[in-house]
Amino acid sequence: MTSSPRHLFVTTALPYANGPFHIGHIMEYIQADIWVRFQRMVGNKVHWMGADDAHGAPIMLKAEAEGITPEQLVDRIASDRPKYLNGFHIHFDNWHSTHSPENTALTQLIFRNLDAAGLVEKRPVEQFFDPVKNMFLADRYVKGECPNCHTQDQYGDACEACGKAYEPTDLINPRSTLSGATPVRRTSDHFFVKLSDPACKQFMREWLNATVDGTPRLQPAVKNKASEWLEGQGDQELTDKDISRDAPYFGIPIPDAPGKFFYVWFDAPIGYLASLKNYFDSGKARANGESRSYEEFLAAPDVEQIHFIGKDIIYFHTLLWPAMLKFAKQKVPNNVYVHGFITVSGAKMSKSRGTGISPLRYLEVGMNPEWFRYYIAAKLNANVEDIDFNPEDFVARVNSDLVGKYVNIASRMAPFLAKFFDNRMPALPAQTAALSAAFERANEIRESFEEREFSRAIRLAMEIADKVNAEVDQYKPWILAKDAASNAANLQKLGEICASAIATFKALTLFLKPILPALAEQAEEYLNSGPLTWDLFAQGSTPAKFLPTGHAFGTFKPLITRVDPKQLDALFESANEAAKKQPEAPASSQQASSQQPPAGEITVDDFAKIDIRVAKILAAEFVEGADKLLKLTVDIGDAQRTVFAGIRSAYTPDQIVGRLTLVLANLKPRKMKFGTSEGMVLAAGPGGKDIFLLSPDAGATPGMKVK
RNA sequence: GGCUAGGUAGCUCAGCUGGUUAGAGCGUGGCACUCAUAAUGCCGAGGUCGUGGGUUCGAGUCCCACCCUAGCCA
Repeated sequence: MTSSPRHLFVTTALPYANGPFHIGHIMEYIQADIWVRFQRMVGNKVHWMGADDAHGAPIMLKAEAEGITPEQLVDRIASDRPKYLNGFHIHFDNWHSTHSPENTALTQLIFRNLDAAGLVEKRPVEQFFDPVKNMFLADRYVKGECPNCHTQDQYGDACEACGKAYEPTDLINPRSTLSGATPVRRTSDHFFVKLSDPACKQFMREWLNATVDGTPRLQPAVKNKASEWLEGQGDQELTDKDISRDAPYFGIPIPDAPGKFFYVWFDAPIGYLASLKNYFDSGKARANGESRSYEEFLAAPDVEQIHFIGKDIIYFHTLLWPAMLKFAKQKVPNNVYVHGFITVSGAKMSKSRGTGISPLRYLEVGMNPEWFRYYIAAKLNANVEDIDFNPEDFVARVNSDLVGKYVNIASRMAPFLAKFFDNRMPALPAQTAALSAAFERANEIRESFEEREFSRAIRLAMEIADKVNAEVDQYKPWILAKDAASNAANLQKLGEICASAIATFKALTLFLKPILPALAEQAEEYLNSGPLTWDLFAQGSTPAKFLPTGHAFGTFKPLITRVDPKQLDALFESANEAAKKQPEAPASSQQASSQQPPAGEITVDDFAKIDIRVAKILAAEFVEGADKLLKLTVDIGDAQRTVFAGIRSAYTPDQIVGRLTLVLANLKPRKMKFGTSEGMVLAAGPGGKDIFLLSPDAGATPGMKVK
């Protein structure tokens, strides 16, 4: 079972440093963290690297808007990271930044090597240029009329109305969203990586289809998708990748090309290596038991490079990135493991709309991070599938599995052990269904973790937990205990069930440890076992060796509490409230007050997108389980809508039924715990009792548009 | 429009290369129990496996078409 340890260089996608972590980041980290912890438990050496993705136009522009430098913005975001990571027990071995000397050196090196390999080409590109801001405009910063269906206000890459894709230069009446100016066409030289080069394509083909130790390098769905891009014909053909941007740009300068910078997507993945380099150069690698140098480590054939990513960045990690590395004479990734997105109650998460779960709020309302880790793990497998966070399911799953089944085992046995056996391990019976099951299933569970089939690992573990609880019921220890002090036979039977159950609890603790590190640590303390590892199931291990008779236990303390549904209410309400009050505000200025400075300027066209109408409130009712919401039925002229409004603290249903107010009618419907809200009632005020519904003057009728 | 993945009990999901009456957990109905953080055990109800064809002695499991969902591409 234990051969020479594997050496794993693991990464997770670098978060863009223009905002705090969202729940999707946390999910990816939890997936990787579980896998990494598991690998360590089986004796492998892991070096898990993270970093902030710091470059690019969005960060440059956001910093400018806030009146700070990009470095200051990135530093501020970075300083916020640890409380999320620590909060969810996510333990990176190093965290660095793409805006670093290491990344600059590595990026320039890789570029030079690619150039020497003949994979770089310089070509003129004509693009829109903003004459006021004095910069070239990416597609997203140009808006105008769709040349196909003539819808106004469409972005430079594709029309949201008709779906037609085009070049920004095709737009009618284009304008810069940065300055409002009419952009002009201007030509500039760009650098391209020649992905279409036959040698490059041949390499990518081989890389995609390769196996690592007999198993495919990539998940089938990922390989298919990447192959589709690679083998595309005609206008689907794989194109060379533009990797340069003109000044002003917050990025890494291209050597010998004044005014040219690397496009953020070129230097971002190199950040994995930069973080690794920093980890080695700072001595952390050595402290972690790796005595080789950075160069030696990456050159060693036994080192495996593994990237965890989301499905949105498959292209970069399965085509561009391996090709870049290969032709720049660097180590090529062994595996790229792709996961899907997380949805909340079936709705896609969206930061700007306030759906989703704020990881920070989750921690702030006092919810246990291990509940979330467990729930995520219970849903994760090796497929590229989205997983859904469903509040009711979450409560049921955590309370039933963790408290009712797993922890309950120790909780039932601890009093007997203390009272009748001097808190020591009694002798095991000749046969124990539960402990045997743990031994039989250990290997399958181990493989499930290895394959990232966490949901299967949990299913198997819970099957065993069910067996323990059933076995306890068969023995009826509470009856044996009545005369165990005087009846030697009953005392022995009582000892048998205690021994079997507590040994199986130990096995379950080991199985669940990668998912629940803190809980496992407490359980280890009770079991007085020291850190549990998979050596316990190594060849030759037997139930008797697993937990020897006579072993002394510690003091049992409750290990985990149940989820209180009220905490979930708090989680969702605070998220919604925050979003409603200040959609894009940084966490540091969350103080809601009536004296906020006006938000950023918008144009008349922007305002035209907002469909506010006079509405009549036809019905209003309290929402059970939500102490801030009222459920309203409103007439907006041509239709009736259901709207959830956070105004319960200021209004009762009978105060507002029948009155007119204003409703944002084209707000994207949002699924909430209690139903779908199809709009937003407009109100002002700081909150609490001080919420004031807006009303039109007399004469207005439902359906009238505000303009 | 092309492509990819998926549509199995109220909910969340298992069902390997086609093979006896389609499984689990949660929830639900009944019963039992009281050691345990009102935890646990037993019994039951509940599915024409997205729809319609086809291949086969036999199909959630293979083939075709269609519908729906999510996503990728242009």
